[in-house]
Amino acid sequence: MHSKSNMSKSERTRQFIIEKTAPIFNTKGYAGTSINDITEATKLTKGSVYGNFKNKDEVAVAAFQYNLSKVRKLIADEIAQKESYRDKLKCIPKLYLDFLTDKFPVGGCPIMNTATEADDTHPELRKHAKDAILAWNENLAALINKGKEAHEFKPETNAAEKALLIITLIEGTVMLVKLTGLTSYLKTSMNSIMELIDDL
Amino acid sequence: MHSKSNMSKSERTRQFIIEKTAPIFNTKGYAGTSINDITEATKLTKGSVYGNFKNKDEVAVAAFQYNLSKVRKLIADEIAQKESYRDKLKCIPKLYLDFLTDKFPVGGCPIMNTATEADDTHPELRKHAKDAILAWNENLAALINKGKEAHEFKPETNAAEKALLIITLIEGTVMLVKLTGLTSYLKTSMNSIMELIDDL
DNA sequence: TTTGGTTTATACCAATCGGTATATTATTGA
DNA sequence: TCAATAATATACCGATTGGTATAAACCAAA
Repeated sequence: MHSKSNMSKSERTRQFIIEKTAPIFNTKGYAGTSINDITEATKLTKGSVYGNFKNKDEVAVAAFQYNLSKVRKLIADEIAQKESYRDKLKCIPKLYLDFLTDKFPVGGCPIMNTATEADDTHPELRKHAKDAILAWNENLAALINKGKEAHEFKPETNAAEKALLIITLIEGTVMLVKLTGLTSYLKTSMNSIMELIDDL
Repeated sequence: MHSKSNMSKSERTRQFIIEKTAPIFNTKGYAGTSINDITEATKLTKGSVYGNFKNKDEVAVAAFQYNLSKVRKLIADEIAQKESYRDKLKCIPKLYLDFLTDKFPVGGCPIMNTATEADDTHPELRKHAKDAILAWNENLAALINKGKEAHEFKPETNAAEKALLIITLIEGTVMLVKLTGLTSYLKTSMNSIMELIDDL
């Protein structure tokens, strides 16, 4: 029941290809990842890849969604364990302290990677990245609004604005720390996000 | 004196190639830009390109530095016109309100674009992006420190930390706004940076 | 166990990749 | 003006690109 699963053969290899290529697309990018990279990572052949995916685009989109869902699940699981809305929100900066570990997708934030490469070149990927950001923003804003309704946060707090600020700080910090290796700044920055949440 | 300049022929075509390809590298990335893109944009031939550059890497690095210097000059010119350190710092968020116009390099922030693509794939470009961020940080921190010495800013202000915060907010906002098109948030975010500077 | 459809491997395709050798053309200093 | 040199164009290289046609292998239901 567990090992073989109830997926069809093609569904299983499709999933297998996605899992193996997701880290590659997230590090080398869409243009930088070749079909050969895919066959090498999976030890499969072109026939197998193209039998399960229409083209490279479809693999790339699936890989992006896989990477994205990994981050989303990570955050959602942590949030579910907290009771207060303040603690739920604080999960995010706390989690991102570990964003360089393999808890997170290899290659960094899939949204930022996809956004910077695709925003002028690949409309489909760009749309997926944009939707991901907007959904994250709505998700955060909803949390803040619920916290306001529960009288945890100040009534004058602008939920949408604060949600965007948190995302901005996370993404900016991830880029900066990944590039420079300034892990001390990672702590400082996540701490200031925690304080920001304390202040809501 | 003006039209022909005192540069050698090769220096002029080299510069010409850089200017024409800089926007391409900044939008399509290193892997996404081909030699053919370069010859097309310049209407020159491979021989001409490879007569002035060792390889594609050298063009990419030169293009990055060109894009970077464009941003630096933009900021430096504005800062030079202000007297107080607070006003000097405020130039930055004020300028970035226009970052979607052609005052800035086509394709967005060259540091972020290069950072996200190259940080796992292209050590040389990565180093250039890293150096650029660190130099920007030192530059901002120096400004804040001078403001402290001039008793414009509070003595307890942590210059290095605030400098990194400003960069984080700028880069995060640029990514977010470029992807989503939320120009209203651009104003909000730059305003909050101004307030942050008011608070130094 | 046979059959029919699904899945995968092999071989191939034209196009493009980055790069080079060489011939030709421009430029420059004497 | 002329010769030396620098710069550019052309033609080519092997390797790799994304993608396809087809045949072999596999698997599940009858």
